Amino acid sequence: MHKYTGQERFLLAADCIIFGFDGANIKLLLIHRGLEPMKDHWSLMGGFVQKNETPDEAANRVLEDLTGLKNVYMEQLHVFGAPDRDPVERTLSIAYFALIDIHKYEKQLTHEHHAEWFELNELPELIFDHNEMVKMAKKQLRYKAALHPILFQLLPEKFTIPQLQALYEGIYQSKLDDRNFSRKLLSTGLLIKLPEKEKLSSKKGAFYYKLDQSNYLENFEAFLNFIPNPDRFFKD
Amino acid sequence: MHKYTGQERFLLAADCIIFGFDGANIKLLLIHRGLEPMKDHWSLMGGFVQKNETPDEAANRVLEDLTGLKNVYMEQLHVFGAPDRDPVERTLSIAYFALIDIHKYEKQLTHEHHAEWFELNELPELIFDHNEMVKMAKKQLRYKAALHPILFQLLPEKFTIPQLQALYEGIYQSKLDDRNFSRKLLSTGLLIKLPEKEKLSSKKGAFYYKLDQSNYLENFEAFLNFIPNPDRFFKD
DNA sequence: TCAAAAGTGTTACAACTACACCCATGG
DNA sequence: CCATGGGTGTAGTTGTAACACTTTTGA
Repeated sequence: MHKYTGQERFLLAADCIIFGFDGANIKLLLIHRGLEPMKDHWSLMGGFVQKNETPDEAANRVLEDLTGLKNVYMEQLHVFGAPDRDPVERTLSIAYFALIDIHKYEKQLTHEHHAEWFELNELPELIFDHNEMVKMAKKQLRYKAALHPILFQLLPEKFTIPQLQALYEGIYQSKLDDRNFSRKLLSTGLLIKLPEKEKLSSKKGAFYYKLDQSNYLENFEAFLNFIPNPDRFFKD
Repeated sequence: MHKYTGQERFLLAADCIIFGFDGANIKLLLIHRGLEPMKDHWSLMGGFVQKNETPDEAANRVLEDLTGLKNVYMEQLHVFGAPDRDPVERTLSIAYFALIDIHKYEKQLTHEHHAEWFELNELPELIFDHNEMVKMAKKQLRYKAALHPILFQLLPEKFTIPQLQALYEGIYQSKLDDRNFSRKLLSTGLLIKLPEKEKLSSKKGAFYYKLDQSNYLENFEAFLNFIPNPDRFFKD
């Protein structure tokens, strides 16, 4: 059965750091633990990797269980493997971060799991090393978003430029110049202007845009450089 | 004993993608397998994660076993976890990539392990999914080196600017303008000029420089932007 | 008619690229 | 004394940041 004899075998978990954007703030989806250990504490959603499952599949399964969403933007972040990170039994965790359109998730599922959205700067204490995971995910999100057009993943199909700008401003906690922002954005050729306007948040109304899917993949690696001096944001 | 009952447990390996630079070419350190399966094939150096060891410790142990080197620049790359990636038994591998000064490793150790340095574009076929790991590591090296001053790790304490330029040119497989290169480099404030010259590779001799260690850590996150249009290198 | 947000244009400055010449020295 | 690689200076271009005004329309 075990062909590599004499070697230790480990439990493997996939934990998901799930970001969402409600139009004003970036949020994180956390679950309230119903059982011991650490009952009544907040935690990331996670699950064990199964026998014939890749870690990516495990992470996608966990995410779907919680939100009902498939085909979500998700990337492997880091393996957390301190021997004592889980007090019950040694478990290594592969952390993933996911970006979802907050309006698409299925509320009844998050309810079943006692999940709640938290603002990034109002996070509760989390179990185990989940605080550290979130910290790394926030850093990685800022890093990646400064270089690649991933933040679209947090918005609905149709979105306006002011919405997108609010998202960037939220993530970098700083005000951006609207004139320069829209110029840079449109110059990427990633957006297609739609004939409709969004009229809820202003009287004049802002045109909707959608992603140009073909250009998106091609230009994914291209640097956007929306954020002046991006390095100042990567400190921690 | 097992407190999370009914869950599968997995073998975990740490595999190291070890880059070195000999002054002219970037190379990869590979070992020649002495045992089945895949006897006589080439592979990355790896080892199983042990009972009370973090993955990072395992990777450092593996690296030290092969090269005799400690405190080497190393970062976690990615977990490879396809169920059938190891034909013997399911094993997940955490891939690490390391940058070492090729002149510092201990030759007798690499000899014991039947290790050899290969040029990046003359790599043999590797076992399992190691080809894929190397491909990802190469991409990550280009990515990271375009943004952060990590390539110094491949050079000795003292190095000249032409040496460093040869390294960048090797990694990006393209000629860089020497005037612009040295200007950008010196403008980072990361280098300290030494009074000595290296006289082997030219008649005039090139001044040695060393890293300013204090500035190095502070400026690590700063973008260097040595490579014009870095995105063209990240395609694969 | 006015408040509030959307959208566009211009100018000054900084960064980058491209390019040509001088320097030092071993053979 | 000349071939070889090291080192520096400059001008033209491009990209970015800073800034002010007009447009639209619901209340």
